Amino acid sequence: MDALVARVGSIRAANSAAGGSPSSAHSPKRMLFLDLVLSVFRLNGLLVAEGDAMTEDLGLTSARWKVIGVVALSTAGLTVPGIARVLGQSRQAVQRITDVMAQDGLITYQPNPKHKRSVLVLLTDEGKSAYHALREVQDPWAIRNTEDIPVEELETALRLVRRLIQRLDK
Amino acid sequence: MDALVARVGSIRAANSAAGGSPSSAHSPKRMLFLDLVLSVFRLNGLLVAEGDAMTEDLGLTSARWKVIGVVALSTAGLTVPGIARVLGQSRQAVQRITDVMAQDGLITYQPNPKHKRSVLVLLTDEGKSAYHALREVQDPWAIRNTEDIPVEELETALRLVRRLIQRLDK
DNA sequence: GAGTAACTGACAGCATGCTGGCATTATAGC
DNA sequence: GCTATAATGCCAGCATGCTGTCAGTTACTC
Repeated sequence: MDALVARVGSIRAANSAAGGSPSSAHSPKRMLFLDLVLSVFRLNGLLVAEGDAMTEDLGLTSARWKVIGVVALSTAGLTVPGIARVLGQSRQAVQRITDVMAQDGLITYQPNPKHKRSVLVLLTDEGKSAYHALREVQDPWAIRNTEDIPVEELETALRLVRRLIQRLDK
Repeated sequence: MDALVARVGSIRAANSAAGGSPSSAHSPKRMLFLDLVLSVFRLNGLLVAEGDAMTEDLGLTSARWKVIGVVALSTAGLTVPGIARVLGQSRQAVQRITDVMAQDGLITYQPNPKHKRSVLVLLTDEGKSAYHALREVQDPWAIRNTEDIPVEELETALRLVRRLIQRLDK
């Protein structure tokens, strides 16, 4: 059964073989959910690794294309704490990334008419071309990974993930 | 529309409002997938934070209860690289966690009959009670978060996540 | 049995994320 | 307008993850 754990990471398979805890008879729903949580951990790691590998030639990293993606979708620029809120990260973490990206010429800081100290982050021309290059590798990748998956399944999964996010994010 | 990005992080909503890239008409499927990817990033962060907060009183962290969970499900013990393979992490990262956990008395290293240098990781009594305490907060949490979600949706989402994992993990 | 490949331990360096603390600026309530 | 609260910039420290490297061990192939 250890082989099963190693291969799939399935709680259900592993736990039933090991006997589990006798005090708690896990309902299928609970096990499904915990399995889903562990799978999300795993998928997250794989997606970051995949994204890093995919954008390596562009000189980007996962932390960077997340920022670029957010800023590119913004019309009037975003503040650093604003980016952090979108990404669900601390403003300090984002600040460090943006500082390096500014040094590298991917983004610039612009005065914020709404706030004296909190500047706006905008893409430079180099940043924009990086974003377009990002899209050019990202789009085929998205196509590859969904060609044999029904739209309905994607919608169901996304809806569920969104629901969990909303529940946890307060 | 920036508000929308901040609130939901939806590519579709943000991109349609911003005009997006005129060169690529994103199919709904692609956008669904990219949305799902970003949502997985977000959910992952929230789950780790939630897990950390949930197990704070137990003296655990996300890195630790991941290891405890894996070891607890193993019958004969696992090697450090074995744990790493289950979790999809580097053996070095796991090694560092297990070393500290061993110092803290949660796990012990035992000689491995199959390998002269690669020892087996086992839970101490303290580690086992930590695992049971973990289960006692984890189970109600799992129940809370699934009570109004149909089993079918969980199954669909899990199946999809698993499929993506399999595809990316090679 | 010998040689090669894969696995493992150990160390170093680095990237990314978090929290805490403190000063400054905006915002909201009175 | 004044004050309390929230938001922000900045710094430090720390946790967790990764890669690279090298040597020792195991497993596989012939």
